[in-house]
Amino acid sequence: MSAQKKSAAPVTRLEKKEATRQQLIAATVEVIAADGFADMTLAKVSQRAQVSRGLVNFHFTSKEQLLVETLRHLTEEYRGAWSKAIAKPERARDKLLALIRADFSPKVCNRKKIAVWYAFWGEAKSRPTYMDVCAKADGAFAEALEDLCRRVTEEGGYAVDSALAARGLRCMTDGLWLELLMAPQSFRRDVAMRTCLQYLAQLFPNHFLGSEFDHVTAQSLEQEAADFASSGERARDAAPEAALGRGGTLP
Amino acid sequence: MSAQKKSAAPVTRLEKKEATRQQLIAATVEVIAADGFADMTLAKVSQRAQVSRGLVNFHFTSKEQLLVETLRHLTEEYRGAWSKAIAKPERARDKLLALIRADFSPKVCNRKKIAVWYAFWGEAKSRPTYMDVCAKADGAFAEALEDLCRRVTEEGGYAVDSALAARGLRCMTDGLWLELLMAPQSFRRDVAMRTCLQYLAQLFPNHFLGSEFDHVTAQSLEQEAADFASSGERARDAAPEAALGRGGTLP
DNA sequence: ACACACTGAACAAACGTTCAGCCAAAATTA
DNA sequence: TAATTTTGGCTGAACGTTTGTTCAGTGTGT
Repeated sequence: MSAQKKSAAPVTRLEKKEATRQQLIAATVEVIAADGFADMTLAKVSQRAQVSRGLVNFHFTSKEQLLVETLRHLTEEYRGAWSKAIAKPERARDKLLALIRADFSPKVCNRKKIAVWYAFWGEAKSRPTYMDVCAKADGAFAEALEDLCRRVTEEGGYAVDSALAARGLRCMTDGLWLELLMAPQSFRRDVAMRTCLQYLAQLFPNHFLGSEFDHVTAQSLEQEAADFASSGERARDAAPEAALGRGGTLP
Repeated sequence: MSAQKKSAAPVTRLEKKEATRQQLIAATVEVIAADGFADMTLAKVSQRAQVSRGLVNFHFTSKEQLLVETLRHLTEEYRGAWSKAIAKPERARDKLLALIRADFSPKVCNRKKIAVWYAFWGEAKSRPTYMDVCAKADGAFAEALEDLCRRVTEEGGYAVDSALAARGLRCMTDGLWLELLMAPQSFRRDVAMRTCLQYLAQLFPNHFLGSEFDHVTAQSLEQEAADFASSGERARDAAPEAALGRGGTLP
């Protein structure tokens, strides 16, 4: 039941090394989420990772490098989540739906991680490296989203600017993340998705009209909201895609 | 022609005191935008404000207090911008348009200020004071926006959830700010507004259908994009609402 | 016996904060 | 008005703490 060590304990020396490296990155995420970017300290990181002080400079040459690697880890995790999600469905419509569902899945979309994302974004202007890492990830995501929107547009023969639609959807999810960070008590994951879905339904009525997420009971969502508000710690990193609707029922 | 001192030089001692106080806050904004939240230092602030080192602790009791006051300044500036904008027009539709225009006006929407916003948002989770300040400001904005959406919905008899629509629009503007921060070269102010307008047109076709911002020449926008990309310094804090369309032409 | 992930004390640099002193503006007195 | 005292915004050196980084040493897996 120990969720800490993934896939059995490390045996060989190289595996152990990689494991502590990941531990340091995880600790960095937690420290930033808990104390903010400004108060993030190598002492705190090493303490939380339960390693000695100087180890960070052994695995990463500097504090800055640790931060860059942490950001890279975040972007790769995010990319992995959405690219895996859109791989399964066949129709563009379902891919789009899966993309949104992935965007708000507990693994990538929880207060702890979102706080860290925003911390990095806040620093990005002054640190070009951060911008580069983010730009590459965002670019891939934007491209995938735009492609899907274009396909749906062509399918349905809609008179919409698919690039503009994709941009709108992308911005909406980002904004929803912010709301999720700043007003966790008045926020529920399903409302976020419904907001996106409403947008899609307006753009592509024949593909998305109809209530997709309505079968989720109000009670279960209240519970989820409570979980979310008190998140940060322990999160629910496991159980990535339960509780929420799986497919659609419309064309 | 000296744009530094607003409305004549300060004479009385109290005026001078308030002037340097504002100077410190302005310097704080610039330092955070230039160096990030983590590298923001009282030494840098005092240097940029051209005052002595210990003066910050005289005007503000601590560094933390200076940051809180800076955030408060930002929120009040923002609130002032949109509340002033929606005061003039009479019809709800025009108020909504003015709100969006204010949201992307150069005074509040430039890379320097946006970077600072995101820096504070990134720290908000770990500092409850920031959250409180933001929550109050965001609440007022959300309320105003929701009210306008409700009025338009009733006017036109649209079958939309006005609360959901307001939330969607709010999130979209926030997301557009992020894009503006992270991809300034591929971004133009008019595209941001057009993205919002497209959303509104889909929700309230009778009120917003038709191209509002099309009379702005592509050339002037290219210029604006160039200005924007190289922003941060000097910005164009003055000239709040020029260059972009003033009113609408549809019902 | 070697390699190497790891420890923890030590270091210089930089940080936020304090405070005694300074000087011009305001208040008071002549 | 002129002279004098008081006020208060402001200076800058100093202090103690914390920071990232280094490195000689340790012990275990190979």
